[in-house]
Amino acid sequence: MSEHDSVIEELFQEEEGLTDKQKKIIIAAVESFSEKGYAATSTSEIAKKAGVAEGTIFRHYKTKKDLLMGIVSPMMAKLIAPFVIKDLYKVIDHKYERYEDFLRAMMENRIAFLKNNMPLLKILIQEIPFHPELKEQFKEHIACKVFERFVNLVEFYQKKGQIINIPSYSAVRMTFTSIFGFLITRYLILPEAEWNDEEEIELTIQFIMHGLSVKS
Amino acid sequence: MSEHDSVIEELFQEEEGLTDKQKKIIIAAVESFSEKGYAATSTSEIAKKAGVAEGTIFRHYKTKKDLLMGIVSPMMAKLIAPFVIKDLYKVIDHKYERYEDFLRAMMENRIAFLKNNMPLLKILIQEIPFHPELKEQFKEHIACKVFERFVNLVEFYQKKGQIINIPSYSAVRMTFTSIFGFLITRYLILPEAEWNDEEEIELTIQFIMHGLSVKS
Amino acid sequence: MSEHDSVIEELFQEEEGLTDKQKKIIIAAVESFSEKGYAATSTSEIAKKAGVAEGTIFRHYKTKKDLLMGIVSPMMAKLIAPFVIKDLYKVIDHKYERYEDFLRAMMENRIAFLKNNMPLLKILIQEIPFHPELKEQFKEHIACKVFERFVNLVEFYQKKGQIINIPSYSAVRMTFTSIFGFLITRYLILPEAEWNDEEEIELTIQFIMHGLSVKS
Amino acid sequence: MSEHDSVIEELFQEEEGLTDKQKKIIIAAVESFSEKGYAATSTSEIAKKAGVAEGTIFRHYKTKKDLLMGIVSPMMAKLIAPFVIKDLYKVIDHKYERYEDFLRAMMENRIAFLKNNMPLLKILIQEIPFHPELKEQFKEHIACKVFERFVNLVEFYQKKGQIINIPSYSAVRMTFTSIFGFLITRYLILPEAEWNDEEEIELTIQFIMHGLSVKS
DNA sequence: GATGAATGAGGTTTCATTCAT
DNA sequence: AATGAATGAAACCTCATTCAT
Repeated sequence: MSEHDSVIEELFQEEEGLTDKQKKIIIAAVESFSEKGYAATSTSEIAKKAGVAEGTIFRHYKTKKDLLMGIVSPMMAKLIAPFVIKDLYKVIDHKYERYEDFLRAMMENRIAFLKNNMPLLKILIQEIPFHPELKEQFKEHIACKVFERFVNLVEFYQKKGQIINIPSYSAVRMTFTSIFGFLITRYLILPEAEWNDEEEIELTIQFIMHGLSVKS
Repeated sequence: MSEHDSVIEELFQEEEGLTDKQKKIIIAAVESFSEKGYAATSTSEIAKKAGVAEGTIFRHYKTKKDLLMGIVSPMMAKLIAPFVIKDLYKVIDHKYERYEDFLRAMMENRIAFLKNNMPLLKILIQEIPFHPELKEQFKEHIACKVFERFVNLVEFYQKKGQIINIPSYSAVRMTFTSIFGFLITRYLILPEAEWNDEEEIELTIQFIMHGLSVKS
Repeated sequence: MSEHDSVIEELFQEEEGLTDKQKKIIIAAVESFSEKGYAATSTSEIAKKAGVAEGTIFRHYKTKKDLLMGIVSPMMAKLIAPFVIKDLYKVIDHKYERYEDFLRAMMENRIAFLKNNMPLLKILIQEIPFHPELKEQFKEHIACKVFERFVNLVEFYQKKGQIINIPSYSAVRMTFTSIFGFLITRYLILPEAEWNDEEEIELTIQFIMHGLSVKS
Repeated sequence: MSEHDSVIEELFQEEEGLTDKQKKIIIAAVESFSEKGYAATSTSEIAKKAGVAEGTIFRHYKTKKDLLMGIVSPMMAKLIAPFVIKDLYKVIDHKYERYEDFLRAMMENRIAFLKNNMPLLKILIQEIPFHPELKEQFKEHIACKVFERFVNLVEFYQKKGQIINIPSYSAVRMTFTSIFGFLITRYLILPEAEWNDEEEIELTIQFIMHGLSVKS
């Protein structure tokens, strides 16, 4: 993962057939969808912002919804990528002695990713409730694969006596909500406030760890 | 707060001028806005669902946005009501020896409220990002008044040595995200899963408390 | 059947809910569809010709195709009406000694009808090949009910020894094509030529009768 | 006239400059125009069906209408070809003692031709009413030249006492409508029914002859 | 000759809103 | 208060045609 861990840029590099105008369309769409929401954004607006004729959009995407999917699907894929690496396990076993270590590594990585893709994340969060296909994708990939892996991990650390004995999925939920709670507050609710990111991340990790760890 | 702590019902009781049709309009609008989002819901759809002529909506609400506000504003008011009771403080001082006690009482109360008003909450969450007026209302009331009070409270318990010495607003943020994280997961993301509500609430409180309390 | 045997006028009288604008839309649509064909006629054109906002069309007809159907279906119904009178048979038995008599009566009646509804007939003929629903309606009503009745009739006159012994459906086909051949030539192909209608009709009947009758 | 009396194939052989792609375009256009009508067929659809880029169509035909004309004009020419052979007369005089003989010969020939070119005929019939140029071509060639010749022929046989004394153009009209009535019923309205072609053709000729011939 | 991205005019349809009844 | 026909702007989308490659 480079520093510029941007889904859109990667999209542009990976898919070669993309014309210049097509790229502009995607950039404009992301911006508008993120600012006003999918339903409230008109294709003519996207076209104007992209400096492109309206018809051009529909040459590349059969429908407006296609455009949304073409933007959101890669996001979802990249978001969960690190969690579906097959040998995540082995790596983990040896590398991270403590849940805290794993958490910190994972968090830094995913937070960096999300920071670079805030508009996309915003679209994802906003639109999932209204598009059954997205909901399905989300459930299948995030709720199943990622969640399941986390559950296994938590159970692993529970056996090691590092995490308290509560239902593992509850522990995962609390981990997740704390992290996303931070991100959403930080970047979506109060982006204009002054934040000491490093400290907040550390505090969040500490909070999770205190909340979950066995008292010594 | 009664058991049927429904904003809509209270609205119907408090505002007397409401005709039968008007009530139907509100009910229909809440349902549609919640399911499809404000922008993707048409007034004709609402009219049909309410069994009312299209014009009738505009007799009561000048614009579609007015209708949204007429629905969302009371929600916001009721949501923050318990926090703006002027003498919240005194009450608290004497009643809740520990942050945990306060938290449990407050949580039970507000969770019951939100449970009874999920569609409204969903609308609120979904639409705030796209409507500056709502954002403003939200910031002014929630982010300022409620947040501020909580900050004071946390500082109070910090002085008593019950809560660890981290920035108070961070502590509040973690409290909030844990609670809302639970609610959103429970009612919006996975409402169809089986939940043991009481246990989960208790676990969530425990998690917050462990995360924030001074190790003994 | 009055002299002004117009499907459109009857439509206006029978269906009471029709507003003034709706009538104008129908009239404009019939004119345009008939002149340029369904596919080549735009709804904006119809609206303009009808002196109506484009949206008004879609208030009354969900789609452009609906408009076509709303025009063509009554036409089909009225066209076949006289053939589905239940006791057509009995009436016939006693009234028309000879096929020629029946033919003349029927032809005069239907030709008068079609004369008064040429634009509609033109639409019907032009659009049937391209719209499966219309094709279905046509087959079901015309090709089955009307054709079948004619076949029975022809067989009846064959038994009476008035019509030569060829397959009855062939005899019907020839009767039909002669009549429609006249109508189409007269009104659609060469409407601007001078025609002695009465003579041509009589000649056509004579032609059919000679062609089908048993030589004496 | 060969057995495979196909206008399209002849077109491909006669015009030498035709590239492979151009042929595919014509074939695709005929198919689509015939199935959906000219106005309802898009050039992109034709391109796709022909396996050709959209631009390629316009390299060969300046406009979509040009393409229609490039397809329909040769059809018209071939259709009337046998009637414009200058010495048709002489041939006839000596060859066909009776109108019936002429009719049978002509019909077999033209019916075979039309059978092999049904899609083209369908396009011709469907589009003539909507394109003034086509209407003009049709009138000039068919309605004038062919019709005129037939009129002369009929008058010739009238003088010979074989055909009854009705206006010659009426006799021609009846001949035509009977033949086309058969063809259209056979190939366009009920192509899926089972037909005994030879018998039907013979019956049609007999019908025309009975209808027109002087009773003996 | 062939391509296919790009265009922009125009197509059908939706929608919030108005207004006479 | 309620209706629902009417509106016209704007939505999404299609299409014939052009043009650089």
